[in-house]
Amino acid sequence: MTEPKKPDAPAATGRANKHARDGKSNPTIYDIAKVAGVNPSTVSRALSKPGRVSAKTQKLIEDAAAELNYQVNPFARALPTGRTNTFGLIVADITNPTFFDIIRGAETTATLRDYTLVLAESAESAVTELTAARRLMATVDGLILASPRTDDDNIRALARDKPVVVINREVEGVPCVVPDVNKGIGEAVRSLAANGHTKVAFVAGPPQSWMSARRWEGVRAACEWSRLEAVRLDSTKPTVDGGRQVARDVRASGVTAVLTYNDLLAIGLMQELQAAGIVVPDQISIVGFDDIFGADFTTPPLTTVRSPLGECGSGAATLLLDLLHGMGEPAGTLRVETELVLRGSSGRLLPAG
Amino acid sequence: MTEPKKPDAPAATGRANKHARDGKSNPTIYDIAKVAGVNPSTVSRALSKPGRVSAKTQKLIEDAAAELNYQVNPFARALPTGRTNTFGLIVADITNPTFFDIIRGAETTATLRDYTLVLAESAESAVTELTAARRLMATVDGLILASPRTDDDNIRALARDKPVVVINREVEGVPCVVPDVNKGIGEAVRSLAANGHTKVAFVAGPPQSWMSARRWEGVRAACEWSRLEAVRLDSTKPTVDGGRQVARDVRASGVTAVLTYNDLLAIGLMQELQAAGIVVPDQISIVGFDDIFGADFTTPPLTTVRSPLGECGSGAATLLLDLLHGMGEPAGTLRVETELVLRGSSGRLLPAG
DNA sequence: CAATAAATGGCAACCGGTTGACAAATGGGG
DNA sequence: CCCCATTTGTCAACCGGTTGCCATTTATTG
Repeated sequence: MTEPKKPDAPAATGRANKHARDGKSNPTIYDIAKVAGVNPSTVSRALSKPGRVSAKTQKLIEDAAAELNYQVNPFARALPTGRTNTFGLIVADITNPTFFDIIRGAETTATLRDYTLVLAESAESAVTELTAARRLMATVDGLILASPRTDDDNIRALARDKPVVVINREVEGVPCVVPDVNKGIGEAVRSLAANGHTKVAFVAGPPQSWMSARRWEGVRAACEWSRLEAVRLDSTKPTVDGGRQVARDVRASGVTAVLTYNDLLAIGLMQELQAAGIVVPDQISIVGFDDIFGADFTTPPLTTVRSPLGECGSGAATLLLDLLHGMGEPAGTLRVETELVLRGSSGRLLPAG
Repeated sequence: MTEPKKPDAPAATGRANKHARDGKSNPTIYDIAKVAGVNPSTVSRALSKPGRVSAKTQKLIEDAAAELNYQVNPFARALPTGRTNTFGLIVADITNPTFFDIIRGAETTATLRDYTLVLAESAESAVTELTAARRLMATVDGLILASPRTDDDNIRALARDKPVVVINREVEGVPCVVPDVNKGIGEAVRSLAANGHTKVAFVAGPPQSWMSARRWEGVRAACEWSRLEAVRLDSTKPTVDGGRQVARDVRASGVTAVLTYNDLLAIGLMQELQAAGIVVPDQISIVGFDDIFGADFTTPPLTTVRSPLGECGSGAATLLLDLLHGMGEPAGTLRVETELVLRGSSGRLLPAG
């Protein structure tokens, strides 16, 4: 006796009332189909597969869609296809201006190519980063990791799942965007040498930072080439505060010029030295890295080795999007140039007054 | 010989092979159901409706889920429910540091409450903003607009669709988070008056900016109260560059103190004045707004009326999330305090040398 | 003009979780 | 021991596009 009640009256509506619009929710392809007098699947094709339907039908459908003010439901699309037109960007610290331009570069490229950017922060922690990455993975088509703290293996594991692009670090087998530090560092060190400096310090960044290691290598090599003595100092954290803290060590080291892992350290260091009555650049030259927002706010404005951060962001996004659109498997490293931005914080050493 | 053709032997599998796992894609509730020996809908209930199933079944299902390393498919969930555990944040300009802290505040709160933040930029354009807002609306549960350029009606229209919270502007009928400028402005103007200034200028921001209008009102009122003369100058854009450009007008106006719509204008203005040989604050005092990152990098460091931007971001997110979780319809305005941060760029006027 | 190839539109089965309606099991009271 | 009120689990119909397959229509060509 299963007689299931017969929910729909047989004669009343030709089509089942399955996709009846009550005027409340958004229009669907079924509504368009009804208006245009075609099958829903034809609507779907017209809207997503250019050239699959005749120009006539196409127009019919587009008009109906425009009339109803139709917008695709991204979830309904994502469910069967897995495509979301979305990608994630994970940065170590949202308030670190280094990432501002990266974010903007990525966002601009995303919007330009009709993608949406999802942003997450790892708070400089490897585990938070991995958690965030895993969480995002479920909802995006691909992922950009900016200065990741996670180890190479985990990054490769993520990359096996969906396309991943890394900024500011090289990971074997994963496409990367990396500023080539050597040119900028070479210019910086030669400039210091030309101004009579003979001993320079490099203030390093976080120990896990791949980029910090590269910069120190670059500085050491360039100094060797220019016959300068180079010493390496450690910082507690790559921030303005960290820069202030390292000032003691800098003074103790007896150098006349300092390169720091990033601009924040340079700014903090300069503030602390000036507070101690040391004149920059007359008594000590300071050179930062990245040319972040605000690097020219200081007095004297900061000399720095510029990384084209916006370019890194948009380059990474482009790489990722190309990857998503089937452009094979480049997996190479995109290298962008660095250059010295000579401002007031570096220069000739004045004879001690 | 296990007969590799015959995809489904009639007797072998009780259920149809509809939700058979091929080991490639992610596990679904159907897999869990099979492992736990219950119906898929029971799994769904166990995982989303606490208390709906018996503790015994609950445990069974949770174990199976853990074993299979199950993660819900957000799209499959979003499709029938409309819930996405995601909200959008639209800012006028990603590289404007004013928004950094707002973004961070919102992001932190989002993550804390298990939401994902989607970021979009309007490039200071009302139409881009509306486009971005409409686009995001489809994929998020709610929206935060930071310093929107769109007009009130459009914002209310958005708010009819899904919960919307506005930062840095008041829109009737829409919940807002607004720094109350009067306290900070009062402190600033009194400080200027106490230092002997008699005529001050306010450099305004974008004409559509609600906040710029409030600040000018506040400045005018405070000046009146302190019996100072106040003049209003216009800027071309609310950036460092805009600040440089307005320097001419500032000098021509004959004031001895300037408040600017934001810190970027103040910084640009100060740079330009200093480049012209004017000493800050001896010859002119400068006061910014917001206390953005880098406001203390300048020499002299910038005096500014601080808005608790991080608090705005997290406050807006909290408001939105509460709204989403059914806490009625507060729709009120959350006011946060501003305060004067006295640094070196303002002070006593020195007699002209 | 018939035969064949290509373009086009329709049908229906998905994607994976949610939820209303209902049946079965469980428990409590008389 | 039976009846009724609750809990717990099951069924099946969604949500809204996508896409393989097939039937038709239209264009091409001998």
